[in-house]
Amino acid sequence: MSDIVVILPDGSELSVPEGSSVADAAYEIGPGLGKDTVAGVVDGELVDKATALHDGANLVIVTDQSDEYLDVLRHSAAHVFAQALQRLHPEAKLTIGPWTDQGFYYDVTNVDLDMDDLEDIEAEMADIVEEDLPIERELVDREEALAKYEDNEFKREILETEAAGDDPISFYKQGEFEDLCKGPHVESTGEIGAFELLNISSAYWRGDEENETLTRVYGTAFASESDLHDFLEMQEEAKERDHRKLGQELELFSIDETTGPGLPLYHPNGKRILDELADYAKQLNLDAGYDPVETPHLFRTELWKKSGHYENYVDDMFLLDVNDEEYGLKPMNCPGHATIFDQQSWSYRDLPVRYFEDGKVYRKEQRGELSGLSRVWSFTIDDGHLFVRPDQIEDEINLIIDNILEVFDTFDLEAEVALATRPEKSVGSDEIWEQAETQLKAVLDDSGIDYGIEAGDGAFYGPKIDFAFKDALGRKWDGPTVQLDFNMPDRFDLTYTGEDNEEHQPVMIHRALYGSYERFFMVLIEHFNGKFPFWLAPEQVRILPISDDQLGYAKRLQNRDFGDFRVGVEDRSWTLGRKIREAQEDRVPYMIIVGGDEQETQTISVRDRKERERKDVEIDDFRAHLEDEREEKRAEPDFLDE
RNA sequence: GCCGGUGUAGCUCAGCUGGCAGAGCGAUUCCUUCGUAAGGAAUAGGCCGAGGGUUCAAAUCCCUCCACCGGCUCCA
Repeated sequence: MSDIVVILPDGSELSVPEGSSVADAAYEIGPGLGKDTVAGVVDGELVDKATALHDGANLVIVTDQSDEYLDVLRHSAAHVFAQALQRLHPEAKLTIGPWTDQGFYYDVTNVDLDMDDLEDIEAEMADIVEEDLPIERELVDREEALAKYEDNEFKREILETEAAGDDPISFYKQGEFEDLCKGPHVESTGEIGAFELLNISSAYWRGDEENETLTRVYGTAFASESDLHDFLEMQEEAKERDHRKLGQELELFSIDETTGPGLPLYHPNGKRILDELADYAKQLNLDAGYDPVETPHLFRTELWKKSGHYENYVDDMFLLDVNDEEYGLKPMNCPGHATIFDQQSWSYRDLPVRYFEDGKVYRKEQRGELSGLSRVWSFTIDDGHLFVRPDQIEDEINLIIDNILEVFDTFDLEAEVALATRPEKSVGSDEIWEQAETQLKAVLDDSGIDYGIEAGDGAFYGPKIDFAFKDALGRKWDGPTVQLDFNMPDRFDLTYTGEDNEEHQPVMIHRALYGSYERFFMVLIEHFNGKFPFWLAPEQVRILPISDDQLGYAKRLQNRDFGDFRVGVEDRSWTLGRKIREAQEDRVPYMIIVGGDEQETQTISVRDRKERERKDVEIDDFRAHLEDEREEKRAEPDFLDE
């Protein structure tokens, strides 16, 4: 038998006999490693350690020290769930049970489950873990496998699709339980240190709504109780920060049943923050050479037919009949901006032309999708459209990326970047797509940003760069995008006159810094847990007089000394402790406390929401600090730092 | 849009095996004028999500719709 070569993570090559498995290769490296091997990653895919290697494979050995170990463990936890379920509900049919980022799920059917059932199943799972059953892989031939699943059309379908072919079928066995599965798994059920079933939900077989509805049980598992505990605490923290909860508590926004679903109402506190965000974006845009424009919420559907939105998205548009003519609320701002561009003739010297507008758009999203501010029917895009010559694309994209990264920096958010390439359904020639993707890639490569490729995820009219926000809890949210568009200039027949005195077509770039205000606001609320930086805080300072005797002094401070800030005075006849508690719960960055002593010396006591305090502060000193803190958009109140 | 769950006071929730609509917080009024995370008392507040049905009687049981929550699918 001849040898094959596999490539290890450090780039070194390992020669092993043909037909060697992941485990064989591990033993080749060292007997200790061989013994510890749980699974392997071959060419990026997590596989069972019994998987045969091919020549030239990239191999990573997975042990219980590897990051991938958790995936393996959770996969096994899914089997333990299935085993427990079958013990308690033998009639239940199993379908698929993979691991996920957060844990695992198992889709089952022919059984009714509620949360109480989950407790019983958890108890049974605990027994199975306690029994410490060895998990063994076994290979059976196709007929035998089909025979096992006479009553389970789902498993049979898997045998006929994913597991089709001549190879023997792999099953995993633990005690009396066995499951069609390609692995990998841990050695025994006892390795699952901690687990919890989280939720019951539903899903379609293979994610297709034409198919059967299955019951999906979500759970998670960890190697240790303390890891599980940390995970559950994080879940709890995320729940506490939920923007829908905070939005109500901090009086930021509401969504009223009467006024309509997905149509948020911004209260004064929320609007103050949105205004600050808009001012900041406007400044960035003006500095970057954008010209503000404004377009109405409503257009004749003529425009949407011209732009192509009508044929593609008419079902998701809000249409109205006006004097027997059809109008539509705008789902995008670009056709309006393209029309503005088209009102005059342009020279190549005029380009790039950059328009921006905080444009409110309306999209009739599926009802089941609406959720707080993250999916809504009406939202505002900080929308910029650039009309550029092909030779200007790279420079312009570079400038846009700079702006976007500045936004991430300002809000203390981490960025995750991806290049989305040509989808199956698309317009434009091969050459222009090729060229555009190359240009975007070149910009990203030059910028030194880490980015991934989302193949086929581009818009039908052009490739795009997607930015995701990573918040303080490490969660990712869709953020701004930069999109190239070859379609719109064509449909609107946009032109400029070139140096050669011929007409040329500009390329359009769509971009946003925030994405939508709604989505961005949601991310910020949860990212900051409602503790907005001073410059954003709806109420920046609250003055707490010790007794009503200091109300006059408090009002003077509010109106005269700090008139330039958003300052409230607490005038309810509460104890000081109560006043502090309320200000703290409202997450006001600074409190100014004034009693008889302060009034006498014309000073103030300053307390911040981080529970720090200083007495005998000069009014002018504090005001000067606040001006700096606001100007520099600092994340945390820092007057009391030193 | 699909599956499952939930709608009771401004908020959080109890009442749900049919028989007078409840608590805490908040609000209002009065007392208290207070020095670092809840001072005391009293009062007001409800078409029990909407509509229909069963019943002597419905917040409670049944049906339809609406909204929200958790997922799925979708997201220009």
